[in-house]
Amino acid sequence: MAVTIRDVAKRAGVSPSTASRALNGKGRMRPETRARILRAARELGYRPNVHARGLATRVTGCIGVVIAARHLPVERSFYGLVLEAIESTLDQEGYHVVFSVLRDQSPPKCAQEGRVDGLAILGTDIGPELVLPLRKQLPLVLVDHAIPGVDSVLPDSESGARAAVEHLLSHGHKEIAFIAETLADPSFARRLAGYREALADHGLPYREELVAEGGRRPQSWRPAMEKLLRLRKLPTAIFAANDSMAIGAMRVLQERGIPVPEEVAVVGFDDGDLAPYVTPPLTSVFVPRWEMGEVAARRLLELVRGEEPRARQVMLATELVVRRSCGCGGG
Amino acid sequence: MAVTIRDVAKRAGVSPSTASRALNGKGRMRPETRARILRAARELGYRPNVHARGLATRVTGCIGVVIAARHLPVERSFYGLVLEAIESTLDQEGYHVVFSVLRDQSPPKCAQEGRVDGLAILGTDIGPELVLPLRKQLPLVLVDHAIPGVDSVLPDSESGARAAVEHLLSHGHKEIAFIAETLADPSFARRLAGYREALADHGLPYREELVAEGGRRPQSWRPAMEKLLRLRKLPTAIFAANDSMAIGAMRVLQERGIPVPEEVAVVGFDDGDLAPYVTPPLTSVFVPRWEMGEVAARRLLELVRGEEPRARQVMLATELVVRRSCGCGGG
DNA sequence: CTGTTAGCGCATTCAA
DNA sequence: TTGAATGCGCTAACAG
Repeated sequence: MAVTIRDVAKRAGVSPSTASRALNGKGRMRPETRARILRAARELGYRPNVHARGLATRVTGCIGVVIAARHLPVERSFYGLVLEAIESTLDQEGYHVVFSVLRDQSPPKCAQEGRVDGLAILGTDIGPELVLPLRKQLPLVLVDHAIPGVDSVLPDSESGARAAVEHLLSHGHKEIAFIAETLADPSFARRLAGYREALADHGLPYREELVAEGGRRPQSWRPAMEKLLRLRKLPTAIFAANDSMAIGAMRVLQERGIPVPEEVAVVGFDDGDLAPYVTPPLTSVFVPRWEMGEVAARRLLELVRGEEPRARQVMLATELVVRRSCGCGGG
Repeated sequence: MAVTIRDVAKRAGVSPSTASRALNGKGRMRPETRARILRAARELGYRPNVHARGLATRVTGCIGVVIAARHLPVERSFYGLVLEAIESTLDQEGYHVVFSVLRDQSPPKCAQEGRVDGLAILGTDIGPELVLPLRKQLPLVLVDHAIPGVDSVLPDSESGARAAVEHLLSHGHKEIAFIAETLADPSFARRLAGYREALADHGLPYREELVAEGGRRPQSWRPAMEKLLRLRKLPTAIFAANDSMAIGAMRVLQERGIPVPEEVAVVGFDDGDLAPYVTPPLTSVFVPRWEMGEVAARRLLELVRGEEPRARQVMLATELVVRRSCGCGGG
């Protein structure tokens, strides 16, 4: 049997309730009594029982992190780093992470069972019909997704996309394609919006035929690129909604002997781990994934602690990282 | 206030304990009583309180998954897929995953606080001095690591390495280098052992100068490759302890204009996601990472349920996947 | 087959 | 400043 608060109390010569107060730093008490109790706890290696405490306080000390199955495998996912950042931030505050994959559109079990005090939801595959009822149950923060009235943290995709396209425009490109896995994903849709804005700002028309989706299959860049390759005239630049599409596009181009960036420039989005290592190194829009996780975790802690109930949407700055795939000389 | 078992019992016209038995399927009871109770629970939307149950049964329904900080980021880690497999397997059995990063050599907090019924420890950075005491506290399974007397599941690295080297030998290679991030990692050391065995089996000497470590830094392939490139005569083949080293080696060779596989053949280990997509496609030893996670999770469930207390070491078969980097024509 | 009773370990009233 | 009493919701041992 593990050491309980009664053992600590007995050893310190006080009652369990006094021990409880000392251990939790609540109420006033004589410093020496407190010290005696803390010492006893230390000597005994006392660890409060999570369940007993949870039962009494209705607090779990856990935050659920939910990711949709579509974003798996974690190791290739945009959200891997976000997960780590959340874990790291919560760990420092004594909270734990319950990691859970959403395989269908039913609410995560960890929330249903009351195992967590709050929820971070990664990605856009979880709609309002699921989120809104959940939000009434417990604090909740969306990461990389926005639903009105719900706390969220996401990157400034539009500005990032605009910066990318403007960079290509400044290279003199006039025919810039946009490719994405799917435009049904709001995150990618925002990148498309930025692309359109940049074109419009420069008086260029938006041309449907230069926009291609690949679908959610693996290697989804192939169908997208096929559409572009069927054009009478290849665009001189491709802006991809994420790095994986960009790298796939480069692969297809190189397979056909089309040199990148000489014939076709390529710019990606996310600035993931691979970007510096592909050939040529990929120019990409940096997304502060770690920071997204950190901000989400901190917000969740605030909510769990009952502060500031008004929903807040945090948008983090992105930044174009110039390498060589856009035609610049850099690293 | 949430609906409790008393509400269910009242509605079904029975006592709470009867309701408890019905809900948990314990003991015999009249089928219609059970049905009535289950219906009442459903109608009320009853959710058992985890803490109350945990307090009464001393079971948490959670398994901790611990990964050493060295293996981060998850998204590039060998263990990302293992994590998912564990989550998936446990989810099916109603268990939850507490994800935790080990940042120093102190025992994971989730275990100390009794938040989990068992522990899966990923990787080799956690030594006996930490594992052995933990194991006395709770069920524990090591993944990709072995400590005598502790349950573990790991890939058959030696056989895999032997198969890889024998394949290269069958191509006629006589000077085969071995590179690894570090030989201090037991997992990589086993791959070196397989390499040596294969050489010995074929009457070839083990040559120190053909074995190079890179260290644990990012891009650790550079120092390793520098050692090899300083040799009077370049080896005709390189066997790398993991894909990341292999891909880095190919990059260095190609930077110097040395064609792969014509001048130097390369074989990797892990058969990770990138292997088919690099140029040339990487021949690599497949490691059943998903299965490792699944087996570990099932074993953990057995242990948690009190079956079979004798420690067991499970070694899963690996398999050489031949592509083009070894000089074969395949995909 | 079912109900009564007791207790899991803790935090929190309320008295003293 | 401290202690005694109470209850969080559930399961298990024991009666009936």
